[in-house]
Amino acid sequence: MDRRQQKTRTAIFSAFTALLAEKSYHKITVQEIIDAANVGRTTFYAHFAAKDDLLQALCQELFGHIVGSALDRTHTHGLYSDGSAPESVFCHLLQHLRENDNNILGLLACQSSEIFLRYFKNSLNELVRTQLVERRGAAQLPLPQDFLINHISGSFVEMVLWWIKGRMKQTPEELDGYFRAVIEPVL
Amino acid sequence: MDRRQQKTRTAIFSAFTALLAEKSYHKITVQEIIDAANVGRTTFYAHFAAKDDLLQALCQELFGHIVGSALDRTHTHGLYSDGSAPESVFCHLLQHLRENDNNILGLLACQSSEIFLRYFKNSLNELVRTQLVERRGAAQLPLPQDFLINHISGSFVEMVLWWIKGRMKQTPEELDGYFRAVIEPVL
DNA sequence: TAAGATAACAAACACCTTGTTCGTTTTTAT
DNA sequence: ATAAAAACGAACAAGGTGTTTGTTATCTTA
Repeated sequence: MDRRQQKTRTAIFSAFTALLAEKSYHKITVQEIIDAANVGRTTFYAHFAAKDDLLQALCQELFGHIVGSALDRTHTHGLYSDGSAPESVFCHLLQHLRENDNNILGLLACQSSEIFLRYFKNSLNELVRTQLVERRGAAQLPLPQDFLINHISGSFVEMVLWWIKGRMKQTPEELDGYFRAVIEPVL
Repeated sequence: MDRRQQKTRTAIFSAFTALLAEKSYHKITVQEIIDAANVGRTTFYAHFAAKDDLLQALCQELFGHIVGSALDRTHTHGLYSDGSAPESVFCHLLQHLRENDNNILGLLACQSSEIFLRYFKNSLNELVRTQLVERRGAAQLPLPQDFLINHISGSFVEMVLWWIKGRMKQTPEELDGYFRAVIEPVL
């Protein structure tokens, strides 16, 4: 693959994420993005059909990666029920978030966080579903499976949002403790 | 207050909500709104500084009202701990939603639902906070108060979203049962 | 019911954003 | 070294925004 393509692609991505830290997604113009990325107008549209496309691509790259790696982890460690606290997938996810390799936290904390939160939650849904189905037969669950999955990933996402907005005063391990406290009783 | 003002205000509101059922908030233009409302351009801007203003006003009117009435209710019935199932505030809230006086459901189900969900959750936070503080001393809580408040209102909002997306197959009473099942264990 | 105030209106405006086109220049891969 | 691929600047039409201006319709209250 042409180096030039990679270069402009990442230039656009990082200019975009930088802008997202400043202002709402919908107030960001393509003009600002290409100025910040130092990229020609034509070039931008050669890579992305529109601003929405860029957003989509960014989400896919970030969340696809983070949840994908968490999914691998569930195969060895399980969601929760193995009892070994610091190995829980959720704890690992939180640690991964705090390390913040590719600035996911920035996106979840920005003015347009709802957009990324929804994407995050959808990704989590799959993760939780596969895990829940593996662990227990559907018949044993005290509540409808769909409801439970939604409750778990929804609670997690809301917790992360709360964490970030509160300036992340808790460690991932503490937070994982809170989460276990509210989720394990209903499993 | 001048009847003309009320008339155009409600005309704009209902045109706006109708449009929201069709397309995303950000793709709706002021032109479409005033066409649908049959209102002059100048008139629109006399009422609202911009599209965002209209959104804000709509949210305030709808959620302010629904949560306000729920808040009154807590003074007589409490959040949950009185034990009388069908009287819980959350159940009442769900019933109120299903009746759908002013089309709140439409907004929570529309393409731009995230916007309204956030607003809804913020309103709920106050409701839950006042209730939680009244009921129990902060010292008795097993988890940080802020975390709990966020968890409760967050879970509720996510549940409502799940309910709507699943075409509301459950009755408010069923749903309230689910909610109690996942919340009461952690109180 | 008449007078004055208030609100709605249409038309035109300057300005900005979008997405596309075209011809040219730079970079890459072979 | 050359041909393909990518980036570029400039210019474009189309459409949205928010404001201004002067006029008309409607309310309030005296």
